[in-house]
Amino acid sequence: MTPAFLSGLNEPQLEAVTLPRQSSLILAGAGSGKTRVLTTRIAWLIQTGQASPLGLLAVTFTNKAAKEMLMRISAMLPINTRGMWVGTFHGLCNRMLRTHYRDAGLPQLFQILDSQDQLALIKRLMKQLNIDDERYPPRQAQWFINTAKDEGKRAKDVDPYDEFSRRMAEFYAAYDMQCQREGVVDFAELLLRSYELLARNEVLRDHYRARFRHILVDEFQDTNRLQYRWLQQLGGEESCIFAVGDDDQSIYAFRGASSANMQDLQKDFHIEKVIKLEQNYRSHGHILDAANALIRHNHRRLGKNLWTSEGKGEPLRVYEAATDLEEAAFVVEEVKALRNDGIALGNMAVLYRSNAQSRVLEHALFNASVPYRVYGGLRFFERQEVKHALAYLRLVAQSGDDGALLRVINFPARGIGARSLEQVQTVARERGISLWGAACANTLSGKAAASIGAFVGLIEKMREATQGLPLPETIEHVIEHSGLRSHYQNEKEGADRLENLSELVNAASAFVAENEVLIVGDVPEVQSDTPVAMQAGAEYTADVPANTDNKSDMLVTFLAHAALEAGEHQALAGADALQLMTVHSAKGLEFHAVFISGMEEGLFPHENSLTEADGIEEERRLMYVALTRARRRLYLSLAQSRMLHGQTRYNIASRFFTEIPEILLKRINARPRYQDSSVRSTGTASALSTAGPGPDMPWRIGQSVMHAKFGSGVIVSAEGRGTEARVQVNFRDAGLKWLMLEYAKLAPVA
DNA sequence: TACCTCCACGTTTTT
DNA sequence: CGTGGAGGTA
Repeated sequence: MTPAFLSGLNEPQLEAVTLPRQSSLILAGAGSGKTRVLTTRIAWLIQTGQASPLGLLAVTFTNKAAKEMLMRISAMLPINTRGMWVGTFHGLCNRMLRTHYRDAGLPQLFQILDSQDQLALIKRLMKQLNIDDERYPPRQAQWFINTAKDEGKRAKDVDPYDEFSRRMAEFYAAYDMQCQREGVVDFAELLLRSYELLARNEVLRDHYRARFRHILVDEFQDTNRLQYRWLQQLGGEESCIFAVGDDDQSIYAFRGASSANMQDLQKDFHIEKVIKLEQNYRSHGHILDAANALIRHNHRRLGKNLWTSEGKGEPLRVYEAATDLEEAAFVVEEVKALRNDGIALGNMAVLYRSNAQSRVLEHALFNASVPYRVYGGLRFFERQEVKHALAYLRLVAQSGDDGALLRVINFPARGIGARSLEQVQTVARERGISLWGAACANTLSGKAAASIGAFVGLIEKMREATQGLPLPETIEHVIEHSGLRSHYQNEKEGADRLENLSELVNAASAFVAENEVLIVGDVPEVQSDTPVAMQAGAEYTADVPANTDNKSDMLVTFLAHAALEAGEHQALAGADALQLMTVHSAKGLEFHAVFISGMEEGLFPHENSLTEADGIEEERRLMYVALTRARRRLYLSLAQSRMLHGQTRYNIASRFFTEIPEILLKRINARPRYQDSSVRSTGTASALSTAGPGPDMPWRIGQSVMHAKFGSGVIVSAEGRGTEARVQVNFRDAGLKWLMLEYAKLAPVA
């Protein structure tokens, strides 16, 4: 009897899903049903009794992907997915560390720092240690520490190859100590700590290895070294790993992802079977042909060619605008036309390489009254007012985290200035305790004693008053009694902030509703720091440490949730809106129509990528991701001139155009560029018109030209007249050059 | 303490 | 061009 959920799978998909007990790598092209294969595999393993729901581990990168997976599993099988180890790397590590906090050397109520919090801590610590933040910028220190952790390195393992890295490594050590003092853990630390826990504790490692006979990994090409090693710890001789990924869609090398892990995986896990999913269910043929042709320019690929059983569809539409404004106007017009043809705005997306490009587009869309939604930017739990409320909650939860205290000790203002704070900090430093501990100590003098004492009293009163209250009411109480509410009521721009604060209460209600069963229900004992208990075969299914009362459980879990899942980028605007986002954030999505804007050298591929090792290849993969987002219609647009960083830049067409067969492209504005009479730039144009070869072919700024020796370029400025006339050309390969028009045999390129 | 002005900076980003 | 941070002044 075949389970219903297997029907409709194609041959390689079915093979992957029903693969007998062994480790395997699934090379899943864009739009090939990757998520479906992964979730159906889980359903199949459970249905056929090869794995119990608690005996498998499925790991993703984003919360969205994890949720999607759980949803699909429950749609296929009548099981309760709660308690299953399905989640993000960070989420699962958090769960593991909460369960084994003592073995991991952490306080039971450790707090998670998001990147903002981490940076704040670094700045604070640098000041305290008198480190020159000019020579050692906090951002670089943050990068240094995170990169080291992502490679599995502690401060002592870092190779101090020069003075700078020596100082950085020193600071790294101090930073880790400070985190330990405060009982806080940054994102990379969740991974590293969890990895070290498994690496050092054989009993624990064996326990998890025996439990997780099946490990499934999504987006495997995005794993970094540490994540890979974490998986190695969890996968024993008896475990099978089922890794799904696409080396052609590896676009996060810049943050440590290494698709070399795909090669290593085959060796380390003795993989014999690599299954390729190449049938694409998303795009029409021309779009796939373009994507395949483009990505063939990359080397060292595992090799894959997408195909579809659907028709070729339309060619790719190419539009070359004179300016970024004109490009935006074009996008607006096409979007309106498509909408009139009945395509929902939400089914169209405008993609760009960098966020800075969105402004012009937003402007044009706003003026044309086309609803749009921009992805990226500030997320819910990162908002100032929300972070303030969370900081109060951390203090109420008895966290020793200095960041929380500093954030709110004088917000809303209650007369605690630098001087008072200084006293607290001195006490904390002298005794090696947290700021909260120091604030509670009765050793302060003068004005500080009173104001600090009042603050401590405030927090303690809130703690008492919320004892036994459900989480949403606790938050409500804290917002009210901390003075946050009245503060924002008096602020002229405070309405939105107040709304976000009530949204926080709502979020807590939803969170409680989702997690109540877990907390109240029959949760097995989780005090698992004793290996003996584990050898006895205890199962760990709980998400949270067993604690004295449910509310404080819930509060701590909620705080972790807030850090790990920063929430939607923007509150769902509900209404149908055009989607604007970077190519990176478009990964995994698909749209009926896609606009890829800014198809220019320097922008896409980005100029900074040219100096990086394999930078161009990563840009090309990014382009590949962009192309494969489109189902039916794809636009590629560029602008000859563009305002960037306050000045006009002239770019030539992206090299990626030359990597897509011309036959797949349809140039929409076929008219030669020099006849285009729209927006023209700069006063030097007059010099050009007299110097040019004739009125029907004037040299002008922004003109693409070809030079016998230097190749292709764009005119960026000009001076002089007649035989004196010179132009400055930005050549793709040769860079900026001044050329005498009389001698340089420049040929215009349409 | 709040506001304002000046200056530096400017890929991609999840957790 | 636009923003965000820092530092100075009322």
